[in-house]
Amino acid sequence: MVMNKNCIIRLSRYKNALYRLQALGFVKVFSDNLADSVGVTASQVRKDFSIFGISGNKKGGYQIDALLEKINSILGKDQPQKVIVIGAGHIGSALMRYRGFEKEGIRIIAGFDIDPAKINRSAPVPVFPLEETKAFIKTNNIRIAILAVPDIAAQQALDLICAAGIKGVLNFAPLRLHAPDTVTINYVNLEIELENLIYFVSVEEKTGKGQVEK
Amino acid sequence: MVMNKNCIIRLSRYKNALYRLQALGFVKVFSDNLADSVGVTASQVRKDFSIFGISGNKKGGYQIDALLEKINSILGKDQPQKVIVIGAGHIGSALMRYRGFEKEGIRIIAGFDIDPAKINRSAPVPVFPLEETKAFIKTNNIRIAILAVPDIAAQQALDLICAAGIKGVLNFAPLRLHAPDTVTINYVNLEIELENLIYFVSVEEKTGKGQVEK
DNA sequence: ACCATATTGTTACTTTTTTCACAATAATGT
DNA sequence: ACATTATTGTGAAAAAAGTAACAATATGGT
Ligand SMILES: NC(=O)c1ccc[n+]([C@@H]2O[C@H](COP(=O)([O-])OP(=O)(O)OC[C@H]3O[C@@H](n4cnc5c(N)ncnc54)[C@H](O)[C@@H]3O)[C@@H](O)[C@H]2O)c1
Ligand SMILES: NC(=O)c1ccc[n+]([C@@H]2O[C@H](COP(=O)([O-])OP(=O)(O)OC[C@H]3O[C@@H](n4cnc5c(N)ncnc54)[C@H](O)[C@@H]3O)[C@@H](O)[C@H]2O)c1
Repeated sequence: MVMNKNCIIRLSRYKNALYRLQALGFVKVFSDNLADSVGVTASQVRKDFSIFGISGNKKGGYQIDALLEKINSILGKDQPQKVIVIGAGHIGSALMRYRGFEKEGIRIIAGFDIDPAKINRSAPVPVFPLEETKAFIKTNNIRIAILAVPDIAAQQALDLICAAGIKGVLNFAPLRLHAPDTVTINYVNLEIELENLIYFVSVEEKTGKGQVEK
Repeated sequence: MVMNKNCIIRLSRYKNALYRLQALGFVKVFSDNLADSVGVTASQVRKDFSIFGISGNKKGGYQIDALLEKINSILGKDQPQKVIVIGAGHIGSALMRYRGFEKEGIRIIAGFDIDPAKINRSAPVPVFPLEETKAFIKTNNIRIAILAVPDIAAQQALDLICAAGIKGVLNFAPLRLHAPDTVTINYVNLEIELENLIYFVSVEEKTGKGQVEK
């Protein structure tokens, strides 16, 4: 089984597309339908499925229900996942107020901040003082955290939550962090996303027209 | 010259690392220093540079100043870029209040919203009614927009700004959008980022230990 | 019950991306 | 001035990712 990170991302996309198709009343789906809705080739879909041991029916395609169940199980979405946010500033509180994660079985259950003014134990998603982070992670057996603190505080905050048992981190601070390699860090770097856009737009402008290799 | 999207992202990372090194007082840098700070191989650094025609000095490495100038010029950062935000909700306003883009020469100069309650013409980053979007884009010659509206509104909003002349879009709505292929769309999908994390954390948990292929 | 057809699953192939490896060469020390 | 050494720049090799092709086979029509 030769799997790479992109496979997992595509699996998420397949899942989303399948929910949409299901909502439209479809019961089964073929690799090329799915390919179309996700924007990949049908081969890619079948290859991905084969990598994860997902199989359909010759000529019959895939049963959407069963497929979703399998994908969800692969993605570890059998039970809802509890997530915490470190840093209840702009980004942190936008995330805590966002209701869209629930439908994905992702529940942000608390925030933590060093600034006393941000503490609010009775908000829908409560915000606690940073000192309580470790105990909270251990008590509630949290594995996943979102890091939304200023750059300078990021490594220190990461060390703290790793020591407390966090295994996966979504980091918004625009710098590379270091953690034990049992901890997975995903980076969201909006500066770089925008820069990237600027590059492609400027190139297109300079070269007169058309699609740069992406 | 065989260039791909990852090269550009790495170029941004090199740039950030170079600023850090510069701030620490370094004047020149070798491919392996840079590789270390970015987390790639030294070969990769040199190959990337070679692709963009960036050259250093045998045995002497690269002059940080000159290197930054070249990279910035490639990335189209010679002059500051004006960006607008469509949708002044949670994410949209977090972005409008963020001061970190300035140092990258990225200026968010306005927001637009369909909800009259969100309009505020006198805020540091003013928020205007959606109807004014087209005129604003044309008048100010804006190329880049951030899309931070609810999923259902995203395609419609995209159509509007594309018609007005936008060439690059950073989209936060968790769905695939369609635009003329002169328009570049980058996706920030936080649901998928979190799901990805959940996958790697669950796998690691199941298999006892260690590093899944990423 | 059989045939024609559509669609999967997988292997082989192609393309893309990364790494290796080393000749060329500029800097440094003697 | 010359030898030594460190580091670049790049073409070749390897690895990874994606695509195509097709044999196997279930389905539906007759
Ligand atoms: N807001 C954006 O649009 C945006 C865009 C790109 C990147 N980012 C990055 O995201 C991160 C957060 O940005 P933001 O705009 O939300 O910042 P912010 O200043 O609004 O919020 C940061 C919060 O972290 C808290 N904090 C500081 N040190 C802490 C610590 N050690 N432990 C816990 N909490 C701590 C602060 O009290 C504050 O509430 C930053 O690294 C920033 O560079 C933000
Ligand atoms: N907030 C988050 O943490 C988060 C996380 C992941 C994804 N997202 C995605 O980002 C997008 C924005 O999320 P949010 O939390 O900021 O939502 P929000 O509801 O807080 O803000 C959306 C804003 O868009 C405005 N709007 C609606 N239709 C519009 C239109 N046609 N034109 C202009 N403005 C319009 C609304 O008035 C509102 O102010 C959504 O697609 C959401 O799925 C948000």
